[in-house]
Amino acid sequence: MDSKEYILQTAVTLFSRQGFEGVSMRDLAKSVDMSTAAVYHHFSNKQALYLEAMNFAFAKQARAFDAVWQADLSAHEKLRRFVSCLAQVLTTDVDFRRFMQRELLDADDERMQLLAKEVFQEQFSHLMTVIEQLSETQQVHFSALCVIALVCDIIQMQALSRHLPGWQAEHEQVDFIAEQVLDLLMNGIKGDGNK
Amino acid sequence: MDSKEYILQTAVTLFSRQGFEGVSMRDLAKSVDMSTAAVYHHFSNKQALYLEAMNFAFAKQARAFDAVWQADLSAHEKLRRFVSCLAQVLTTDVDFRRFMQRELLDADDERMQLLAKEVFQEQFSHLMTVIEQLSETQQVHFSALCVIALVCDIIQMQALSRHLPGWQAEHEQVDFIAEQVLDLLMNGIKGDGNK
DNA sequence: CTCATCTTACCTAACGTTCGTTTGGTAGGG
DNA sequence: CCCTACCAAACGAACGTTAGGTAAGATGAG
Repeated sequence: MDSKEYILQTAVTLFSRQGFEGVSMRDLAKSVDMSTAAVYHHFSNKQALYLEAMNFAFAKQARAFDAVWQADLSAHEKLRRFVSCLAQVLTTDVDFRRFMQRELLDADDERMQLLAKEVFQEQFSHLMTVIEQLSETQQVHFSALCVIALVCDIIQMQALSRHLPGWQAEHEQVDFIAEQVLDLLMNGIKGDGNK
Repeated sequence: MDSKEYILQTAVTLFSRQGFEGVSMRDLAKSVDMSTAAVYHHFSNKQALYLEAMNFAFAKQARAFDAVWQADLSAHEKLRRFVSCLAQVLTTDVDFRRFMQRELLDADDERMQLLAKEVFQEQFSHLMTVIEQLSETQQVHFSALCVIALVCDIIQMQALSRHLPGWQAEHEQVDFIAEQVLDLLMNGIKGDGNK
């Protein structure tokens, strides 16, 4: 049963880099050093393989956030940890991030619902609770969305940001991103959290 | 010479929805009601067509920001207009947004450089100037990136946000997004700009 | 003005390749 | 003896691309 997991692992990498249409079953078979028929022995077709690969990629990250929402922490500290953890995950596991962003582009409503339930919902609910404690805004859902959007897109745009004026190498370090995002969230653009 | 533009227009729509590999030359030819050979009469190959379509999609948006950076406006008002304009463009021209986000995933370094120069650089420089006036932060580049990232990803995540707790229909209205984002940028998450 | 020529914008039909998938098999451990 | 895990070879369909042709308009010489 090792082969199946190995195929899934490899499929995650390939799909996240080249997308569903960009990866052929022959490509994948060659990558895992098997025949295409062997791949079909484990998965009924390409679509099913893709969905399993997606679940596989997402399941790995489910417990990354366990240390974030501990009850004895202040709301501010929880938020800090969440931002930091999210930045860490998205930077470290490039395949996960790309897979997710590809799904945001390609998924139909059914798959989007799956993505919401399996990947986001739990963390999102926690995040909303924390924001409720920190802020008097009525737009808790929207604010939580902003937190996630900010971290995700800053990391996605890194490859672009390199070619824009004023770029510095430190902008790509996880800790720097987490710190700056938290500062923005707490103080707005004025940013008085700097040394 | 009308046909060529019609093909490009159609290609933008198809590529932005299905990606490079997801659109065949036969699909495209059928969409514009021509033979595939006719498409090859106007474009030397699929790659060239894709690049031209990309430029076509991006060129359309170049002058959307003209009214934003007028010299007699306050820095705050410029920022407000920029956020509003960006939200407007990304919401209205779905093809443009999807094309851009697909490029962020798929482009190599050369195409990324093109994207930076052709689409972002001018607005980004203006935005950095405005942020310099509004804030004492040393991280002007990073703050500018945050502004863009925030707007882009909130709009991208709308399809997902619909399936997360606390969602309301008004969260998808352009004016609401622009207003909330600006409030977050000015005041942080606490958000005292609400009625 | 006319006729031949050239150019543009398209067509049908096919090329070789690659695609997702299936068939029919083998080798080995329980 | 059967079940699991694989294989080589092939299926038809779809792919990017090209060859070779047509019909209509522009051009230019007589």
